[in-house]
Amino acid sequence: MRPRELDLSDAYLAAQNLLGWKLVHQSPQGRTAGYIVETEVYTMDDPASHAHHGETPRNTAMFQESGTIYVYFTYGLHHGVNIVTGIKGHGQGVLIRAIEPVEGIELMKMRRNTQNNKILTNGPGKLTQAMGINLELRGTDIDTGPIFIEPGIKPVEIIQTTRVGISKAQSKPWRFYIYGNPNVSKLVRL
DNA sequence: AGAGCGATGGCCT
DNA sequence: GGCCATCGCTCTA
Repeated sequence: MRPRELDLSDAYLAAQNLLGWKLVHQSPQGRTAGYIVETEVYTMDDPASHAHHGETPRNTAMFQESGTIYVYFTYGLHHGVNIVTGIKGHGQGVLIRAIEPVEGIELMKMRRNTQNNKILTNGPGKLTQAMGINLELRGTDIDTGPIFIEPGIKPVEIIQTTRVGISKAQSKPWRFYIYGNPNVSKLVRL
């Protein structure tokens, strides 16, 4: 499901627009969902983006139509999930860095092997583990696939700041989060 | 609170 | 061969 008001035409706008929407994964083990509270922009011009050097077998999903799900695997054990933006060929997307758990919290705890709600989904690798998102879901679409978007909450205040965990273009203010939300991974401000 | 570091595997400057 | 859009544990405070 893609709500009509969800604007995925441009990564910078979408990264802000996506905050507060509910990210859902309907998996065989059950449904998990949470409000998106932290995002990052990645475009082709950006040296830190997986799309920067053009299309490869790893990143083809990023070059599909907006609403495509791009999942990557890194550090030998973690996954990250993006929602592709722009038009086919643009190679841009929004990394979902944190959510506020809303549905399927017991399933999330089991997958994360913890009882601590504070550390369930406050990071890109944590939320994909909690929601059961892996490479099999790479290339699926929010209009037809098991990962989709539903209406959520309206953010009161959005903070724009620098991204996390990159070695290039570190000064670019291409991260957004909902002010005051306890699930945000890193609270640096500019 | 924060620095340091090992784990672990897909993919390519 | 070497690099990661990370995490959790351990050590110093």
